[in-house]
Amino acid sequence: MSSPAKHNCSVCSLKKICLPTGVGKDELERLEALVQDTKVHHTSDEVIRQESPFRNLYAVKSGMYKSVKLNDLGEERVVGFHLPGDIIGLDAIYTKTYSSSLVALTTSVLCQFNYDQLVLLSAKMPTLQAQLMRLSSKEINIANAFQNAQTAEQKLAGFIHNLSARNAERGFSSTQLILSMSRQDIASHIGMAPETISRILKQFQSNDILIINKREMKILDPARLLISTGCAHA
Amino acid sequence: MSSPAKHNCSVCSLKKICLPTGVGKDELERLEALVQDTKVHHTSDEVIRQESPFRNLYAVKSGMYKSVKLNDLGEERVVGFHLPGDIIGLDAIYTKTYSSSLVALTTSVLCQFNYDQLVLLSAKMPTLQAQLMRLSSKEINIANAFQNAQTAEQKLAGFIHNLSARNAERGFSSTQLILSMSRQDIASHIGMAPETISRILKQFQSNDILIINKREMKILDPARLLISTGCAHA
DNA sequence: CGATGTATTGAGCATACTCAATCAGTGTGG
DNA sequence: CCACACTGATTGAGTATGCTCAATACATCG
Repeated sequence: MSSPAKHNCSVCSLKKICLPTGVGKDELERLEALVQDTKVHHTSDEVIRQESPFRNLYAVKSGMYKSVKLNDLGEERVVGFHLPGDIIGLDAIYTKTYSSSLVALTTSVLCQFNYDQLVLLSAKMPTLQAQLMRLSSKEINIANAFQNAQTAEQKLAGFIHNLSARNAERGFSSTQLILSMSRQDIASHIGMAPETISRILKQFQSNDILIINKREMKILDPARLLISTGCAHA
Repeated sequence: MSSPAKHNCSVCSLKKICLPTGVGKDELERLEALVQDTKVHHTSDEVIRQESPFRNLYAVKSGMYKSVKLNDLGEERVVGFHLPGDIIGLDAIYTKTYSSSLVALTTSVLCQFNYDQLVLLSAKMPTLQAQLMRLSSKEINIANAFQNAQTAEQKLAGFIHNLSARNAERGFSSTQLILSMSRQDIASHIGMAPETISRILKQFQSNDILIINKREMKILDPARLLISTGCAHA
């Protein structure tokens, strides 16, 4: 399921978007010391169990994870996908228990931070405190992002555009995407049937907006993709 | 548009859910001193303009506000409704500009906190820092709340249930609700046509789940309302 | 090579939208 | 004081979008 690994924030390529952002070089060591361990997970590994008590924040070091929420009727819903540099668990600070389970979508690595220790440290490090608030604020924006979409086309275009933008933010390609998640997962996340996902992807392909082969996607026309989201005009 | 008013957190009935939560009595004075002013607004007053630079967080003291987002196509969308004790602007910490406009839905009062000063103060007050993180975390949960709803009935039931729960949290009635917003606003917020709102409210009434007269709603059967949200079973 | 999980395609149908008319409540001016 | 317009809410009829159910294709794996 997982094995320990050595860790060092200062050499991590994600420090520009992760917790260390804005933290001074000397202070970084104190933050590093707080990373209790770094674990490797494999596809379908459950890392966090829904309803378990909140203790740690996690940062994605590599790979991809999904958050899955189960309601009282036993229906599953994918709440979000997590890319390298993403902080997981910020929503549980308020509820004191994790509101969803965390599952690895591919071979992935996670860094673990004890929240109480992080708070103690941030009281002494204004830059860390500021970054914690920024990341929390960012999470609110992410959660609100899908509010705009009305039609299935807009929802799916919005999802792809968003994934592309997050990839770009991390220095990855914004046009060449690997969908580590299944169509089923995408469908669950944006609230539509997997069959509709297929049909609209086909439509995007025949309009030369993108090419998709299994789980590899190439965006040909980012501008028209943006128009399809219903957020911008031609 | 607005007139200054005297302010005092210590005697405010909302301190149990607002910024002062967890802050000691002696420290409260320092937080109070930070409230630059308290303004009275009237129906349709625009308090924050979308895209304007972020400087302040706001707390609702009384009444109700809505956040409205305009996209590049000129389409308006209600992003949220704000009840007394709610903190407004947490999403703008990351973006540095307000992502939506704030409009009063009825005669309402707002407290204003300069964010930079709040951060400086929270560096010296761990309890205030903790509450800022808790409130930010809470906001993530609120933003994720509507993810579950599939059908129009579930969306509307979820909206009413949520409003009822937030009312209860503030010590107001959970069964007697005043809808300060229009049907149009509700429709925009939960993403459906105002006509459908009418029809489903009618359906809830004929099923004796609630009674609605203009903008006054009485919830008769909270249990069946919860079932209608699709989050619980009979 | 069959078996399994994932993705796609097809056909029929239901939900919720659009468009249009009506109704109720509020405010304005003659 | 009442006629008129104006806004918001409701009701009705027709339609389209996206879901459901079912079959098929495709890939991976033991």
